[in-house]
Amino acid sequence: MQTKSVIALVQVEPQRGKKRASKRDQAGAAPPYVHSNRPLGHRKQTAENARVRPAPPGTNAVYLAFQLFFGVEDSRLVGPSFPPRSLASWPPMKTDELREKYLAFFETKGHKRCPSDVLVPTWDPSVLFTPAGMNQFKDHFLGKVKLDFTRATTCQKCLRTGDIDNVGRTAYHHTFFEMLGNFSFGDYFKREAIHWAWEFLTDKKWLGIEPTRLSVTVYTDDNEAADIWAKGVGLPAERIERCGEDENFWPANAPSQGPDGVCGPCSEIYYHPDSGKSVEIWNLVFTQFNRVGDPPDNLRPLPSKNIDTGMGLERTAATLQGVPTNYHVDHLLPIVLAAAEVCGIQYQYESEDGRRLRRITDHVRACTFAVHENVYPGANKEKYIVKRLLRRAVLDGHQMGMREPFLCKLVPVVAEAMKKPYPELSETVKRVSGVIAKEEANFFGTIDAGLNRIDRVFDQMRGGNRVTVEGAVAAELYQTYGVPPELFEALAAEHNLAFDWQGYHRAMEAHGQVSGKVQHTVMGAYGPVDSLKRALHMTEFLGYETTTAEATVKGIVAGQAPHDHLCDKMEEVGHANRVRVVLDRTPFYGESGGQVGDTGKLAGDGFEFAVTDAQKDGGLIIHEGHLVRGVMREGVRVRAEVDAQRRAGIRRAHSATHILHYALQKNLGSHAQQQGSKVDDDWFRFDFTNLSPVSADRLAAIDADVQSRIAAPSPVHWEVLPLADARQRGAMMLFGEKYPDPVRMVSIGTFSKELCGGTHLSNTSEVEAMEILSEEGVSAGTRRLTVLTGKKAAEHVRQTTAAIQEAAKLLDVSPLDVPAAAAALIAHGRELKKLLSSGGTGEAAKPHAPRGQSVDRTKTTYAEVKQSLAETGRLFSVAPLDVPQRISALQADLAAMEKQLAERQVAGPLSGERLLESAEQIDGVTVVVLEVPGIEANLMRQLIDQVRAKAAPSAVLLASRQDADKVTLVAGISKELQARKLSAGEWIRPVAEVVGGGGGGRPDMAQAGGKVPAKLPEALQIAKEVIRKLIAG
RNA sequence: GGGGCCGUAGCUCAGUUGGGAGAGCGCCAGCUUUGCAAGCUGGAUGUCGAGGGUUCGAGUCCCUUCGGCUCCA
Repeated sequence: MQTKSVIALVQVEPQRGKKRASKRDQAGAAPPYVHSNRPLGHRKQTAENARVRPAPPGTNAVYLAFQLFFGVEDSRLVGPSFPPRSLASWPPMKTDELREKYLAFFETKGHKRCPSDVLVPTWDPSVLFTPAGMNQFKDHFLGKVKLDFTRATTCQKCLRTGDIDNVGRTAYHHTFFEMLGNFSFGDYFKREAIHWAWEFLTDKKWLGIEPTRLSVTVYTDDNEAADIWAKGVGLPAERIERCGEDENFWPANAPSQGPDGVCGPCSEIYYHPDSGKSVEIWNLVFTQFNRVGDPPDNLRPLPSKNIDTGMGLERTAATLQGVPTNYHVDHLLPIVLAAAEVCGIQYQYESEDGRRLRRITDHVRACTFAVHENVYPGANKEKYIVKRLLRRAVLDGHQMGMREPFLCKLVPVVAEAMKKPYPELSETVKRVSGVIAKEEANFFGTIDAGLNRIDRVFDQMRGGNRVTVEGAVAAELYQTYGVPPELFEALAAEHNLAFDWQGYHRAMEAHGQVSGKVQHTVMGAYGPVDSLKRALHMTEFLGYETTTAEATVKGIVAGQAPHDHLCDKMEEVGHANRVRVVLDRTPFYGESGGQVGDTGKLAGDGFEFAVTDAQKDGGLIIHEGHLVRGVMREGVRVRAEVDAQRRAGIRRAHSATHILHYALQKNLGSHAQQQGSKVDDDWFRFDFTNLSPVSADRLAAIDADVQSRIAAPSPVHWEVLPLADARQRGAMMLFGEKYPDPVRMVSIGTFSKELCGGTHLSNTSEVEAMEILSEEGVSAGTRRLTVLTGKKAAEHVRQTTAAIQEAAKLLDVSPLDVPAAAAALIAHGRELKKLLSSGGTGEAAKPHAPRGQSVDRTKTTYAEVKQSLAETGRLFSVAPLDVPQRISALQADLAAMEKQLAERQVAGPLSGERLLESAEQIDGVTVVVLEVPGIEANLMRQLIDQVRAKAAPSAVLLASRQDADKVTLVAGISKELQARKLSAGEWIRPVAEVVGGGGGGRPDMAQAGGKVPAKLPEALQIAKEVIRKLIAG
């Protein structure tokens, strides 16, 4: 990376950054952004143990790093302590080298080097992002899966947002970071873990750190670990500290406060630099207990003990490289500097902008990885986290003067910095930066709109003479319009106004409570299904070959979650809760990969169990349902029968998704990747990546492609093969998806190869029919198609055809001319309406509709008919199938309006002069009381205005029968009469009562209505009497 | 998954307890000006997102629905 940025030389002042952070903490600034309710993995990247460490005197660490990695030479800046004395070797180790050494070291100790799990583990519903290195081994630790290896080592990409407010402010906080780790699944324990950690850190062959720079902590009563450190390693007693459960237990405080489940003491290793505070670089967790309930005696030994260690890659690299913050290590500093360049400012370590640039660095790195894995900024869950990270970074940029997208320009820099361990990032730079650019542009829009709203608040405050922006107001603006409070605060400061952060946080907290709270779950919960898992490991799945099979009942689980239990006998027919049954082998497909679970029945000797759903839990397939008759016992033989008809529908739908996926990529481009799907009985929905709506033309082309693939039979077949082979043969791989190895590859003809565990047809022609019902957006950048197959599709075709034929009949045109005719009808309606309200009596033009000349009727295809109906539906804004109904309703309206116009024509043209002809003089006041046929309220008002303009003191009351059961009355009086305290409202009210209604309005003009047109003549008589009295006073 | 907000003229929006659809900008024409910018005068434009309900009467109240924004989990 080339950069011309200049680094300012600023000494580190640890207190400033810290003070600020703690001040915010006191204000309750750290909202519960925890994205998981399970505190997995290594705890504590907290403000407490992550302070800014001052650089050694005379050393400018920023410069050193800069010089080191960018080859800049400037002897003036080489201080007396260069190279740092604290390191045994120089030059310091690069981050890529550290990562590699760690993994290689543990390989020499018999560990399997596993790749980093994906950042967004869709397989694990308990977390949104991978929070720690051990996450991918959760089931290994619990013995729920068959173990192919018992030792593993990884460098895991992780994302946590719990401490998001500290990012940029402290030396060591990240949202995205990498965690090195070594794991033992019931294999080695404390002795090896400790010795190997020590060897890796101190041996010259590996890191070669001076042993005197290291110290450790152990859990208060963990004598075993303390002994190993003291006697085995030979560490002096003063460098072994004992700490309580808040520090050296995982999860923190587990013994006294929970949660229940697996836990254990840990031992931390600290590094002591020349000056400044020591740094925790490695945490060794010894999981050896299962917590059951509250103390005392609540820690039961686990049958197999595990090791789970975590070394923060960035933090350790920073230590080894002697830089004061993780953000100055060799692979992060280039991003920081590129951010500075993009923002057109100088990077200074100790400045607000410096903090902003580091925050941008962190967030853009996190988002690059997340978007790479197809997690786009959106409204919920992990998508929302990405959006929030992006917006925080953009806001930082905004406050440094940026007004248009800039983060997107950093994506290639991130890809470059991370290319050694994650070369795949480079493949998606264009897509990722595009997505980020779009979200940035959106947010700048939000900010602009926010500025207006903020100004309005300031105006109000000026009016009320207030000097503090109320926190509740700011929170309200943030919650409804996304106006960032930081922006609000900054502008308030410019106006010399204070900002109430406390009130803001209070209001946000209240909002959080209204929006719903987190429910806590048990850590590593151990239920009856888990013990089945341990015993069986997996259910043999036979469903690819058959829908019926003989099997043995291996477990029956009854009851609701916390109180569920295994039972050996089930005899209660009509059980309130669903019962779960596990078999040794089954043809039932457990819900996974978007395909719903099978239904059917388990029949045995004298009993029958109805299966209403099948779920997958680890390797097990769980049959959910209820006993219909008889007694079911554990161990008995059953005949498992899947509802074959439903399964056939699911197979049609599933194969159709693959064909559709192919067609989408062909017509929209390779970015149109599957985001998720739900495959049900002859019905499926398919979400995919596409930034804008799919046009009707494109959709038609996609539809045509799928139809032709169904019409021309292609064989569907599947095979199980090594992941690498599947990749080599061009199977579609989704970014960020984690695949087992070997994988199951489903091929259709020669055009589609997908990795998929679902059940499929044997030939595309068996799909029978396919109908796309709708295309819609689910979140920014994601579109959803809802589709029918088989009989359901055929039925929908029939309905669509019937609807367009009916519409065509109503309009008396050919099906393809329906949209044009409908548009003409709507236009005609608008014309009539205008005519009615304008007072015109001219002949309204008849709707002019084409009569079949425009399109050849003999050759209309279904696709054209469907589009015609859809188009008409859009014109009316109704669902396509409701079009005929809407047309007849509109036709009825038009008929009514035409009738009204006809009445008016009979009565002749109306004007103020005409009305005056039938005026009556009462005490010098011109009074007009008249029925005017075919005239609506609006027009009556206009006529009244005309009379008032011509005849000075005047009072006018007009009436019209609207429908068979409706009367409209309007009354108006001129200014002079108003001055005499006469009121149009008072006049019209008693009149309206006569025709069974009421009314009111302003003094000069009032409107009323009634429901008894027959009494109108009588009402008008009353009207004359009332006005006479009113004038008389 | 839950909460909040918004759909009114080409654009940005106002519309007070339900009672004649508005402003600013833009647009068109005329005037002024050598021309432009600007100024003056006049003007056009709205299924008030859609459907239903309450009401004599709904942009306004209620329900449903579509589209957009936003926060929390």
